[in-house]
Amino acid sequence: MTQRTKTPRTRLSRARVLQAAVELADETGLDGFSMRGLAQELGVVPMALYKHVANKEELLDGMVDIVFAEMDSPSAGEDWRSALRGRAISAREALKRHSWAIGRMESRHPGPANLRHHNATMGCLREAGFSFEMAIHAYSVQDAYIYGFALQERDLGFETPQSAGEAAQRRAETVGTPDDYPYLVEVVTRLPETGYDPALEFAWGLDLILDGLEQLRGKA
Amino acid sequence: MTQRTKTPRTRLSRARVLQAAVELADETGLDGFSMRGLAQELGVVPMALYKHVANKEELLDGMVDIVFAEMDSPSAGEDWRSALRGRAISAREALKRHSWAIGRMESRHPGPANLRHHNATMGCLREAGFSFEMAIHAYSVQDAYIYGFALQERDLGFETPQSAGEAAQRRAETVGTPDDYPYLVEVVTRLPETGYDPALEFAWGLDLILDGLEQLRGKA
DNA sequence: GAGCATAGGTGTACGTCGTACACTTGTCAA
DNA sequence: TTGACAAGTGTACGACGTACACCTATGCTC
Repeated sequence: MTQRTKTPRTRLSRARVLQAAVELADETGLDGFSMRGLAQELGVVPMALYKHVANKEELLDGMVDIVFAEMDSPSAGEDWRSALRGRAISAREALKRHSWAIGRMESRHPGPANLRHHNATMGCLREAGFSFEMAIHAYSVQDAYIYGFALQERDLGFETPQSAGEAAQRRAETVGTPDDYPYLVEVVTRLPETGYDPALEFAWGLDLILDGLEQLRGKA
Repeated sequence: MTQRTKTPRTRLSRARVLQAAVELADETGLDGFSMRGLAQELGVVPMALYKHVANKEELLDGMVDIVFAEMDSPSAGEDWRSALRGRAISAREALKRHSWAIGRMESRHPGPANLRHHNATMGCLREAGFSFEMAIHAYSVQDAYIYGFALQERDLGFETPQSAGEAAQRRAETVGTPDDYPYLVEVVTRLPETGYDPALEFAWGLDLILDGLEQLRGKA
């Protein structure tokens, strides 16, 4: 009788903890995300989590690897340019879904999905004929661009074409004396009417970079 | 007699608080940076700070504007390419000095130095003959690259050529089964011998982007 | 089935954080 | 000299991460 009415309550596991953590962080953002909140979400006392993760830092590392797992990796035999283009676009999308991950993707403790992803991407470059040095350069620009774009998108608050205008407008109000910042005023007034789309903006810069890389393929 | 021996103790001011905050954050990193620690550094009780800043968030906004003030802005009349190149390089250096600022540069409450910097940079592009749409694109790629590079540099722990090798080595140990990640193994083994220099790496990608932009200047 | 080791979950407690609120003290204008 | 306002203080609260000792359910061995 002591346990008849008890809900069976599926047991915790590292995977369940990580999954719930990602969902919770998606909803609350990194600031609102706490061990205590996660425990509550799982119907468990906070300390129960520590049977499955070492501490919050390690939990975040595990969550980040889930984000890596959601990104497409280049697969062997694919055309290098479209492979890299696809992985960059899916990386941005994953970072948009999980914006709490943005400053934490390259921690000191990479998980298996991270390693697989980087290995596949590096492999794509090498197989495409980039020299080792060139492949390092190419990787560096691309990842910097991807992470940086995601960061800007999050911080500037671009979501839809309209909200891009709103974000610009919000900044405008801070400006105070418009005469001091004529070029910003232009941005604020003209951006809304151009129908700014972050996905297109991302692709534009990405193609610029890929064009540049194409010309260097096979060189020293 | 009550105050004879008392050290005069220069009074607090918003500027002094911000300055000390930047220095402390440089030393301790963002995690170790607390209102209480800052108060102690200034020889004052924690709540005294709140007479000069609204709260921690607003304090950080003010600190970020100091970082913006340390970046070179393009000045009128300068050749657009070298102006942009210079500001990008000085931006990276500032972010390297103040790596706690990296995820926080574009907050919802830009300060005056931020506005000046963005206005000057946008102005440089427009005066150079980039169309409005093109200038937006150009700005977006560049800033994404700058912020993203700074982020990678911080998280991957590249400091000197040697430590780049060490960072790679550290990752190598996590790999476990090297056969699964042949291309990462190549990175880990060959990177140390190539004498990786982050400043050069940054410039390489920057020039790739600027080359791309040059070809689009004056177009639609 | 009985007994028991071990993994999973609990409860309490500590130190740290940001900051609200009520107060004392210092400074300067009149 | 005074008295108002700005600057600095002290105490306190609720949230956080997590150490540690404790219970309890699970599943293996006989």
